[in-house]
Amino acid sequence: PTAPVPITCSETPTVSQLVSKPPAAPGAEEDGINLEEIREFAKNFKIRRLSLGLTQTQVGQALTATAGPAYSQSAICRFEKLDITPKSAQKLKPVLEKWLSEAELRNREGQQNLLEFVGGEPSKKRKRRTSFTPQAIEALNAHFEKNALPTGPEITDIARQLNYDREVVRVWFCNRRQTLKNTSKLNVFQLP
Amino acid sequence: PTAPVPITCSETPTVSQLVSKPPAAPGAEEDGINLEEIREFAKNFKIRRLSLGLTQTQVGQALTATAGPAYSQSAICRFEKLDITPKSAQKLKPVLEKWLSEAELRNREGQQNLLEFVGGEPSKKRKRRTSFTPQAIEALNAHFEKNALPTGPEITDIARQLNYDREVVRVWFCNRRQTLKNTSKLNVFQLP
DNA sequence: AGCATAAATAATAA
DNA sequence: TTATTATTTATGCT
Repeated sequence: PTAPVPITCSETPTVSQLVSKPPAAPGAEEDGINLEEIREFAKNFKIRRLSLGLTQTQVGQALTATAGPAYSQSAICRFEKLDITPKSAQKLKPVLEKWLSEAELRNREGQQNLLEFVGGEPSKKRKRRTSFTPQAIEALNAHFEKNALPTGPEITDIARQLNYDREVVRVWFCNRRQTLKNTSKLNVFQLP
Repeated sequence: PTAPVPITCSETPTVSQLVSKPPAAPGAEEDGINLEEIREFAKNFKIRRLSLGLTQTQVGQALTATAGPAYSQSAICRFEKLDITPKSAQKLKPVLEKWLSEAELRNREGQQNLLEFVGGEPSKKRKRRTSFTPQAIEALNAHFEKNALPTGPEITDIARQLNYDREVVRVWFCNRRQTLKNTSKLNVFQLP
């Protein structure tokens, strides 16, 4: 057995560095690790993750919950970009593979199932990009549910209650109706 | 003439009806448009776009360059989320379909081919993460405390003072506001 | 080893 | 649509 042949003086090269090397041999191996295979998997992993509509953060948290060690968002990010050593990649690959397959299975059984598996809050509403406070939005939505088409005086009243400009509130109702109208028929599969 | 409806955004009053309407049937049609088909396509479009590694912005710009009218990032976003009217969706669908197929074809011929087709700069690298000096951060925070929402000229001025790129300073303020929002449960600065 | 946060991308108020 | 916010990704760092 000869020496492991360090490529650089002090740093272990990452997978992406090794793969992108000019020779780029399809069957390139490093320490008996099939780099091409890992590269392929990483690429696929990302697409499959996105197909499920999952973020790196979600994957990391879910893995931390199920598998033993902790996985940060950074760790998932680095794997996808192959910004890790072959050894680390080799270790992480089966873990991700297994988890993702399971996630896909759950997804086929229903989206609610996937969310449960991932462990996110079931109905965590996306926070609105807004100059409105969360409290204000809650109030606005409550008003909207009661009446999507408030009259002029009603709008004035709501605006005063919430301490917002009347025009701002009026536009909010316009946008709210617009969104509802456009999405109510078409969009059924949207995650909350 | 009753029911004044003083507040309109040039919208038909069918909104309130839509609110109470039950979910669309699988074969639902609106104005002769197959809604289910559009829904399916939109979902697929997103996955296919991501598989090609393209952003909404890239698609919009590329479409603007090839097809006639202009397509903004927002437009693509709205299509994917189906936050548009059935009529608009029906109009946009074939355009996207055609373009995406072409893009996929180019991609199979080689990634360089795709990038060329998309028309973006061949190798737009991510900007290197900026490190602010402690002095700069102190100064930025001082500015932020006085005014969390500097105007364009103000940003330019601050950037010049501190000798940083204007864009970098602009983004710093964005992120700073973000952090503050996340940190303080109470929304401190409510924007008018 | 991962946190903090800069940069990039997606969503949305106007 | 546009300009900006909300969210996600990527990376400098100790």
